Amino acid sequence: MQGKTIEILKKIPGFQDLKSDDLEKISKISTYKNLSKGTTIFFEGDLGEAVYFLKSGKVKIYKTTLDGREHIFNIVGSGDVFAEVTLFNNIPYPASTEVIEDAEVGVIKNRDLEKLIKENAEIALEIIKVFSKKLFESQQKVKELALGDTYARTAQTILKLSKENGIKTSEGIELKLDISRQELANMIGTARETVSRALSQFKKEGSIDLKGKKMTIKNMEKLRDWLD
Amino acid sequence: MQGKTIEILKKIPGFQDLKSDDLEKISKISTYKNLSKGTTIFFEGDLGEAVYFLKSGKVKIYKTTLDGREHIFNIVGSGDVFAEVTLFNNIPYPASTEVIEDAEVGVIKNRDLEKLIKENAEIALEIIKVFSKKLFESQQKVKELALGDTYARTAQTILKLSKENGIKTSEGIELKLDISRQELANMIGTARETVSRALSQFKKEGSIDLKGKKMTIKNMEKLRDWLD
DNA sequence: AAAATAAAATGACAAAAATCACATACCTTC
DNA sequence: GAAGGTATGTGATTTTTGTCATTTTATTTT
Repeated sequence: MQGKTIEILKKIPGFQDLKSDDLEKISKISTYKNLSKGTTIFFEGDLGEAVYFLKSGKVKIYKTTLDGREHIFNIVGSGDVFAEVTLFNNIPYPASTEVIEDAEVGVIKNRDLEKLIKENAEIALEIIKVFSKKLFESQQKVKELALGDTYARTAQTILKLSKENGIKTSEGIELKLDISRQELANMIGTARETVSRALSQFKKEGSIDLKGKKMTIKNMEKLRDWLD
Repeated sequence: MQGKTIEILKKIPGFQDLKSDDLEKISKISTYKNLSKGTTIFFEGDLGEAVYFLKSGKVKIYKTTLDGREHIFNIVGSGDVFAEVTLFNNIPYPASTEVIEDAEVGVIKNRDLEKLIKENAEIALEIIKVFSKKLFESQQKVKELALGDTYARTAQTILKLSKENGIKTSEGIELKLDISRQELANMIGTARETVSRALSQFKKEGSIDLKGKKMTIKNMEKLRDWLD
């Protein structure tokens, strides 16, 4: 198991640069869980006790309002780290997480990782990189939400998803949307109907092809024209 | 100068916990600049070479679109760190910065700080805390933008500003807005007129008092009712 | 302090997006 | 593969927000 763990850790952007013995140290404090679709890993408000990383599968990170509306921050996939904001903070998880595709997750108790970081500047440095990347992405999203209209944000979101999960084919970039239109809308911060209309438009103009949950980006340039 | 520097560093949330000799190390690689209102410290796209912290004054962090619209991420004040995303990243600054109130800024070259972090897990840890806080705040903002309407976001923003800069008086919390309505709108992600209308509404209902740039929050609870 | 200038508030209207209503497509599961 | 249920697409309508025009209020200059 240990050796395998290291292989997983190596796939995590930001951990790639660590030396083998550092990876070894991390793997020693990690435990693993196989979680099936529909499982909630933690709810917003639960006390934040661990940091997670995904070996396989997909997990949605979201927040809900009192009146039941949902915002999906991100759909994380293989190699991604999440719940990192609770490190050194002793705060409740600021968002909830649900497995949307059977997943193997690594779990590291905050206490253990904090101890490791305190003793090991190399590891601390890689954690900083993880944070830095996340912060950059989050600020990017703030800007998009503040300045872009719904079509721009829809285009932006499917471009992002295609970058993360898309497969290059002769037709273009093929993307299996493993979320509903409603959930896609909840990622974009708009209404389900608005996403439908945007996607119809993109299809009509030939930017994408769409068959249920299978999307193909046929003309990326045309899609990019929608961005601000 | 050195002793004084340490006093400044101690005011930075996240650096407070550092030992004196760690602060000493940071102060040794810091330089200082007095910048007057209107000065641009760096533009979005410039190569990111340094991290900054504010001893005094105010700096606005913003992005602009090709068609000239602006989004203000934050107005940072005394004790705040900014441009931290460029650490270990060798990326251009993702936003521009302009001094909006005469400021004394500390500058640490990325190379120097990176070296220090690599050798010193304690300092790395404090940097992680800075990132963690920023990430949390950024994600909070994403949620507000995605789920809140313009009035909710306006209330949220003035509550945030009052928390950072407000002074408690017998009348309520007094806040000197050192930005224009347009800039306030650019922070909220809406139009200048919409902010005017929201503030008028808040005034009419007795939540706030407003005389030019001087605002007093008279009824915080009532204002909070606008949040989601 | 008055005049000139700039910023902000307000009303009227236009545009964008949300909501509602319903038709259509698509999964299940029997 | 038919029946039922759920998800999606689309038109009509309402609501929200943005834009433009104008008045009012601040701020600066003289």
